[in-house]
Amino acid sequence: MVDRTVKNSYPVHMARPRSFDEKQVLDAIRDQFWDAGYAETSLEDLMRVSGLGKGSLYAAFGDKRQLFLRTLRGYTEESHGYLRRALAETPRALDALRMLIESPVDDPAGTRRGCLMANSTCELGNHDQDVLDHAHRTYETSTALIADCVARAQREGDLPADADPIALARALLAAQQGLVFMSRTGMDTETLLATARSLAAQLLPDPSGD
Amino acid sequence: MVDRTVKNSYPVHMARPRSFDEKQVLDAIRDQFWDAGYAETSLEDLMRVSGLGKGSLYAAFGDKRQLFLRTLRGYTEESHGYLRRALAETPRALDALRMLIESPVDDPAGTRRGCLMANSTCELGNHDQDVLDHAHRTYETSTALIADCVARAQREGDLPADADPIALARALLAAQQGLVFMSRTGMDTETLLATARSLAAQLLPDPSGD
DNA sequence: GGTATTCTTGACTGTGCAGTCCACAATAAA
DNA sequence: TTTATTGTGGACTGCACAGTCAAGAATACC
Repeated sequence: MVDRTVKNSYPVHMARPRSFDEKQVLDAIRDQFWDAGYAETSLEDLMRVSGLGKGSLYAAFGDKRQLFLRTLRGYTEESHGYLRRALAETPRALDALRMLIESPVDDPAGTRRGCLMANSTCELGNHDQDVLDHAHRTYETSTALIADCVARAQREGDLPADADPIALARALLAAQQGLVFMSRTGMDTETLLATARSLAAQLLPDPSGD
Repeated sequence: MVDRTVKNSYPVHMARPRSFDEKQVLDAIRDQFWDAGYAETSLEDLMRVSGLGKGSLYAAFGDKRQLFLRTLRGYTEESHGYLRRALAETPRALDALRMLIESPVDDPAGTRRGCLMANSTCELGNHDQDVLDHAHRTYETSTALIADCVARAQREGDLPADADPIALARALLAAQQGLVFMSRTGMDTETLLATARSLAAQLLPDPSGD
């Protein structure tokens, strides 16, 4: 009997090794789902973008739905990683919050594929409880991360100290998601940026006068 | 030769009349698309909710996509009708704008199917130019309607006169769409309402002190 | 080199689907 | 009553798809 529980340990009789990089494959598949949505992505699409055969995909990741959920989890973890880093590394927390609101504008026209989590919630939320639960947890986590940043901005004197950080975080998140939506409808970049700035100005009042 | 161009005129030899009410059928089909999305709705679903056979559906409305686009157009027209009326009939324009922001809260938990237009944009916007164009036009119209209301609120002294009505309308629309999103993730009603109120308070400053 | 094990490929299967078509039903005019 | 016309329903078709499977390829251990 061999211990296979050690992370990254190979099975005893390691035979033919995988010919693909798991992360590369998952990234390509995530982009495919992101571009086309779940229903509109066929297994043939997944084979094409991953370069793998059906059997390999099934053996490595299970069926289409499992594969989708996996890429979705990977996406939200990665997004929260970015968010965490941006909120933590920006010298002034207020700037991080402004960047958050303006981030939907960066999605260059032509792509405009929005947020994979939001898209998935819209497409599948009504009949897939797993997706819905995941969306709920994701938004809770995002809210908490943003609230921490709001609190820091308050400590730094850039936001009124009497505001409720969590409530403000929810308002900011709603505004950001709304902007992602508008972006998807094909609104031109300038108008989108102006709307983002306008929302930022009203939701992030600057008591010091900058 | 008979003139068939007159609206609602019957052909000369009117034969068997339709056994269904077109509006009822279209409403039922719209609800089906709204509940389940486009891809997740099969022709069998459409037959079930409409009570019609395949042949009848195809003869009356064309294929699935045409039927979908027709219900989508009907939905947006109806929505704009409601919006126009609400914005016009409310004594004080500011109250109408507040109702607009709080409207996502009314969608009772359990339903939470969001906005058909937004859902469709998310599901199909990436690969259906017609849907995308329709979404774009719809948002433009909504923006114009809301901007009119903002201008009225300014004339009534409830909003600062120096704000740009169209810019504020876009911000309000973004906030409203963001709230619809949050509602879809399953956020509880109280939190949702609090977020809506918070957004309304910050986006609709009351110079008079109410 | 032999063997055990895992990975890979693509042909195969069954199913569910959108869309077609035709025989029949129902009605208006003659 | 007959005839022309349109509505209706369901059987039928062809296809695209998700998922299976088995035979062969590639590698680690002996």
